[in-house]
Amino acid sequence: MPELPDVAAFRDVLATCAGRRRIRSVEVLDAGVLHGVSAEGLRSALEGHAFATPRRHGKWLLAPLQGDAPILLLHFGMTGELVCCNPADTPTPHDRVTFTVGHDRQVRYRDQRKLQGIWLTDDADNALAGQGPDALEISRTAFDAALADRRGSIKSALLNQAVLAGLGNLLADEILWRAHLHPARKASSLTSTERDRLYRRMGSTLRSAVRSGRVPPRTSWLTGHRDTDAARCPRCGTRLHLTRVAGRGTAWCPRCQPP
DNA sequence: GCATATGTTATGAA
DNA sequence: TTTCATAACATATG
Repeated sequence: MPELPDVAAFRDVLATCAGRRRIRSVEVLDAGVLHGVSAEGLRSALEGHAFATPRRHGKWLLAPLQGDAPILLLHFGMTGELVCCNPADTPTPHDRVTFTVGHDRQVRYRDQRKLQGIWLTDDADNALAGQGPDALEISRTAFDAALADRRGSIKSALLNQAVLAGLGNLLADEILWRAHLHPARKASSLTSTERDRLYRRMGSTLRSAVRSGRVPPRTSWLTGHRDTDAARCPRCGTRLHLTRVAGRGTAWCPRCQPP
C-alpha cells in the first residue's frame, strides 16, 4: 500500500490520534519490526514523553517527541500502516507495536510482511541522508537536475528514492501515463517540454492522491484498471500493456505512451 | 508448486 | 562509476 500519499495519511493519523498526548505505554508485540533498538529500549525512550508534530519525507514518517528525546522513524514497506484504535479494540494478527496515548487512544503500527519497520534516532537528518528531495516539495529546477545525469529509464529514476523520494510503483506508472511518456524511455532522452509535462503531472497526481489518502483506484486513473482482466486505457480504450520495467510490473498504454 | 504483490537493499554482472 | 536484473527479506493470495 504505502507510497507518499499513504504515508501522508499516516502522518495525519498520528497527529490526530496521538498529537501532544503523553505516551502511557509502548507494547512491542513483534520485535521483528524493530531496528537498532530493543523492545525495552523503545519503551524506556518513549514512555512518559509526548509526540510532537510528525512530518514526512518521501515514504518515511518522522515522529519527534517533545523536549530533548530521540526521534521515531517509521517505514511501512509494502504492507504497513498506522491506525488509530481504542486500547480495548481486539488486536489483529499483524499489530506489531502499539502506542497507548492518554486513556482512550492507541496508535498501532500494523504490518503483515515486516519488510521495513521502526527505528529510533537522535539525528534524523543523518538517518535520511540518502533520500533525494521529496516528490511533493521538489522545484522544477531541482527536478531537472535530478534527472539530468540518469542513464537508465525514466521509470527507474522516478522509483529511485535517492533521486526523488516518495514515488512507488503505482504512482510512477500513473504519472508516466498522464504525462504520455513510455516508462522505458531513457531519462536522458526527455526533452525540456517532456520534463515539464512530467513535473506538472507528478504534482497534480500527488496532490490529488494526498487528498484521497492513497493512490485512488478510480476508473479515471490508470491505477483503477491495471489489475483488472483485459485492462484498457481509461483515456483511449486501447488494451494496456503489462510488462516489466526497472524490475517491476509496469502498466502502460501503447497508444498514449509510444516508445 | 508457481507467480504475483504498493519497498528496500546487497550482490554480481554489464 | 553507474545501472541493471536478481535474490532476499516475510507473508498472503490466486
